[in-house]
Formats: sequence, C-alpha cells, structure tokens
Amino acid sequence: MKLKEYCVIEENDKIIVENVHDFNPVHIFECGQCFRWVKQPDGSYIGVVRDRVVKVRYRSGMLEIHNSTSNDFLDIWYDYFDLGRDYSEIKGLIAKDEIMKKAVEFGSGIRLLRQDLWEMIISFILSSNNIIPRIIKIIDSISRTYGKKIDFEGKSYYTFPCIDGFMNSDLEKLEICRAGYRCKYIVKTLEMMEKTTVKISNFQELGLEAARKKLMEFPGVGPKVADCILLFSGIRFDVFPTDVWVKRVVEELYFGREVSFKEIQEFAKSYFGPLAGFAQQYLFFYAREKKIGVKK
DNA sequence: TTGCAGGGGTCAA
DNA sequence: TTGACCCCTGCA
Repeated sequence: MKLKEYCVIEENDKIIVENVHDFNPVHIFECGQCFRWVKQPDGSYIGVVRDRVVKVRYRSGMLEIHNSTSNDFLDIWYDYFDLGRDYSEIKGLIAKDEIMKKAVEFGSGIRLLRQDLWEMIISFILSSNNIIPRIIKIIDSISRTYGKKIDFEGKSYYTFPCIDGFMNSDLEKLEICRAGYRCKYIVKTLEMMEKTTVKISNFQELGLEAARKKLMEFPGVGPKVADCILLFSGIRFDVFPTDVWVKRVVEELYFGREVSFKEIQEFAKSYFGPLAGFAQQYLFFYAREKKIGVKK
C-alpha cells in the first residue's frame, strides 16, 4: 500500500513505514507536547493513543508501529504523526538566524502531533503551574481511575477517559490524582463540555482570537494553555505558547533583556508568522534541554 | 529526620 | 499588578 511517498508493509502484529524522515522519537515524545509516551529500555516508546496501545521504534527512515495495521496507518497514524507535512521545508524556512539554526539542528526530529482535543484541554489545564514529570503522573492516575484498561505485552495500560468516562464515574475520585486546586477546574470544565458540542471543526472555522477566547471560557485555561491546546491538537500552527522556558530563551537570545508576554507574542508573529508554532517547539526543546536562561 | 525554598500559569482581589 | 493556589523535588 502506498500513501503519498510512504510505503507501508504489514508484518505480523506491526507495520513498517518506509521513507519517513525528520522523525526522532526522543525529540517528538520529549519536547513537551505529549504526556502519554514512555521510553522503554530498548529505546522504543510505548504510548496510549485513543483506544489503543502501540510501540514505536524508528531507525534510518523506517518507522515501526507495533500492535497496528495498515488500516490504522490511514485512519490514525498518518495524521497523528503529521506525516503529510514536509518538516525539512519548515526547518529551512524558520532556521533564518544562528539561534534558530542551532535550535532546529538540536531538535531536528521534532514533529507536531495532532492529538485529541478533549485530551489536550484536560492535559494542559493540568499543566499550568506544574512540571512535566508531575503532569505525566497526574494524567496516568486519571487514566487509571476513569479510563479503560488495555493489556499489551504483559502490562496494563489505560486509555485517556472520554467525557462519558468521567461523567459516569465519581468525580470526587479526582482528588486521588493529586492535581490539587486544578481538580475543581477539571470538574467545572467537564460540566461545561457536557453541555456544548465543541469540535475541532468548530475551532478551524473560527479566527485565532475567537478560538482562543472560546477556550479561555474553560476555567484554568489562560493564554498559554489555550495556545498549547490549539497547537497540539493540530488546530492552529500560528500560535506561540509562551511559558517560562520560551520567555527565557527569547529574552536571552533575541532581546538580551526582560520583555513582556505581549512583546514576545508580537515578535513571534512578525518573525515567524504562520510557522510560529513550529518555531516555538524547536525553541522550547532547545531551551529546556540546554537549560537556557536558568539562574545558577 | 525535618523543614524550607523553588518551580510553574491562572484567577481574583 | 500581585499574591494565593498545590504538590513534588532537592538540598541544607
């Protein structure tokens, strides 16, 4: 089977996708955009996406997805891994100064995942005023409490719960997930979600400001969280989520002084334009791994 | 062993 | 604009 430039071979329980470039699992799964992929001792990653568990391995142009079929490739993985996009071209366009050249080279295998909108709303509400290892723990705990169990390679995994999964269960149990004051944001958000029909298509029809405004109606969603939701569910790529790491790296490498959130947003818009979201990911990964701007 | 500082966006005063 | 919110980690 062929889809665009890819050749997909089905073999036992796995598929092998040939001719995949600009793909590095470490960069993709550890650049802060997702919380449900776990590195295995052999270097592969196991992740829960929608209602399935898969294992992903990549070497020299070959992407292996275990526990999957070629139909899944068409239905899920092609979009999820954003395989229709030429990241070499994007990298060429945004690596227009020495800083971006370094950041792009450092995270050369980053791809933006197109993740589930509901999952992103809840996940990024949990991300505010929080650190990545803890966010991962909380989401894992929520999935164990409210999701469905799936066994894979002798271990149990849990899907991220759908709205019904939450609402049909006891929301008081959220407290055991150690999310602190964010629990009440989640409960309120779920109640609001139940009453509305918010879909990705709704957001794609809206302009950027209207989409942001709509997301910020949910409690716990401010400007940064709203931009993360839009970017990581593949709705908008012209946003520049500005957290402490991005602020630090832009201040240190571009301005050489302290700047406001608004100044950074204006800079990103004029400098990176429609590719701001990609630039943000390379910069974030670079800043965090290299600890740029951290006071010693 | 204990206790305190630090990290991290949003909300409400 | 500023302090409070919550939990975990690291380090005296």
